Amino acid sequence: MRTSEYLLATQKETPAEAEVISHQLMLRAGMVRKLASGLYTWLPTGLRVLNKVANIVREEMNKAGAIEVLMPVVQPADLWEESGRWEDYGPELLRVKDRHERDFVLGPTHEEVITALVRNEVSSYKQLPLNLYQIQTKFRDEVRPRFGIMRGREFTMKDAYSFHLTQDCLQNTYDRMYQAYNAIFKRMGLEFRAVIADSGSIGGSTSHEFHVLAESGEDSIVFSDQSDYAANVEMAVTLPPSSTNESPLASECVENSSHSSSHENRLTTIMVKGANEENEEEGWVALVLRAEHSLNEIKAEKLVGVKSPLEFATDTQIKELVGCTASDLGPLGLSIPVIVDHAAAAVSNFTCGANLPGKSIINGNWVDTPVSVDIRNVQAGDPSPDGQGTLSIKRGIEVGHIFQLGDKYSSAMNCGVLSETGKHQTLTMGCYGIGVSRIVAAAIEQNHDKFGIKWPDAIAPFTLALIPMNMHKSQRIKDVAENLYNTLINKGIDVLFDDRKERPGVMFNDMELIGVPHSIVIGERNLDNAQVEYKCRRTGEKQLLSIDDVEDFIAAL
RNA sequence: CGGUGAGUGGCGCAGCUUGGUAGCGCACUUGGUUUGGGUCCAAGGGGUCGCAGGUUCAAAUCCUGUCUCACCGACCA
Repeated sequence: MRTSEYLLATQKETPAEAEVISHQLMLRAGMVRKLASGLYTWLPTGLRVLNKVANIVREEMNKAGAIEVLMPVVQPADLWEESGRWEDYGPELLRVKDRHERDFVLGPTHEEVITALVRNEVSSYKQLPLNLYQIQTKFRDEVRPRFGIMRGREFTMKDAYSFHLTQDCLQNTYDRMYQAYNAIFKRMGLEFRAVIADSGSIGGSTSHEFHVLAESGEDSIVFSDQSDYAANVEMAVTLPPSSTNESPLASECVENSSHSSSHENRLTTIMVKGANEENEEEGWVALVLRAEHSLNEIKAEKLVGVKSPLEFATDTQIKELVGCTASDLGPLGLSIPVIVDHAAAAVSNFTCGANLPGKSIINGNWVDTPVSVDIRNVQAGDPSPDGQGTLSIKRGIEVGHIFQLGDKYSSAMNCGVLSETGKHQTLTMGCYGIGVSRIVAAAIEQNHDKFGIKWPDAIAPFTLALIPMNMHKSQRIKDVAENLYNTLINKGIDVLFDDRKERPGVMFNDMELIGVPHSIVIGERNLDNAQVEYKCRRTGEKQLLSIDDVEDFIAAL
């Protein structure tokens, strides 16, 4: 590609709206332009990266036995009514009507469509297992789109769905996808981690997320320093203390009018809505943690007796029920059910609120050793749940997620086959997503410097920049540049030939901004020795090459 | 949806308090100059100031309404 025939679209200044570095650089490097909130046009440079990412995903999925299909973005509402998600999905599902007033949705995901397809096309166990995928545009009407392409409303996703007769078979495909995902992110040259994850609203049991590690990541992931254990903070379990606390039988409740909030054995009590076994609202529940720990809301709302989603009591409600403020709440003598975190149950001689205005209890102790549960977030330094090593915490950007769905959709939509014994059997499913467009942004978050993007070779928009110095003044430079360009293009290398009549500095800056990993600079200075200069974007390393060696040198990169 | 802030040429901003009919830098066009790290000079083109209404002789500026966008909180690839 010649810059003179290309839409480079680089900018010196960063648009004010861009907060995170990947968004800023994608705008400045001329990769994307915003059309409306969460909606972006991909310019040529951005699209090149997006396509490279998509192709790696496609190749590895094919290798792993998945088969590509393409489903519509617009889907009939009946399918969503059948699965129950027309009601459940909420306002993120963009609903539209056609000219006949029939309801449709813009697909945020494709479980319904694929399940409807498979129940019609597959009728025998002999056709299983089956793993179908597509790389396609999704639409989710996000409450707050942000970070540019990272959380857009319209985005490109690879979604795969597998169908099986047995759990063993599902596990087998799941493992294969897990391996494929590792291969995909490795090929892209990204630093990533697979972690145990919450399966969220999509449903199902076993689930792993794949995170690109970056300081700016929205998720916290934890992992052991001595084993393979890695999990999203949402899911990382804390262990009950090994030595159960032999607490004194009687509680020595000493009331104290002054809040001694800095006490190291202080307990925090949080009041939330209670629920019966059907998750119908019922009364209140107190959650008790050590003050230095934070509540894990996902763990808490999974508890029987706690309303899901979590609903915190307001100051007024606490006042009405207990007669004090939130900070005066304590576990001792409360008339509502009390749920105690492992760590909180293990302390003795603790300080806590006395459920009286302005009063604290010091040297409090549990009357009966309470049954404790895991409701806090793990902290760096906690022991790893697998018993090996301690945990550390890093930030990650979620770029992939694999689930074992079970029969949630197949039974709701009656998707089954005849088994070997001639009986109808409902299928069990897996689903596997990759945020293709998000990977582009995540890769930048992980690979940039003050000059711009530093693409890993595998997903760079161009592999090589050809930068002639003042070509318009030197026929000799022009000849060498044109020759090299033709040679390298014929070799199948993605070359960006900067044939603009620009000053060297402009060219250097643009090529570094858009992050071309390798460049060749052609100047009079080195041409006298039949040499050109090679520069590596990632390492900054420079070296002189004889013109005749360029072809081989680049091919060997 | 709640909280905060912003809408002025393609981008970054000033002007608004103290109404008088729009300005700067970048980018763009032309000519010259310069040439291994965003040269310099000159001459140009482009905006009725988000939208609607109001006050006024006069509104980017004051008032009302409305739309849009960004940032901070609960969801997700």
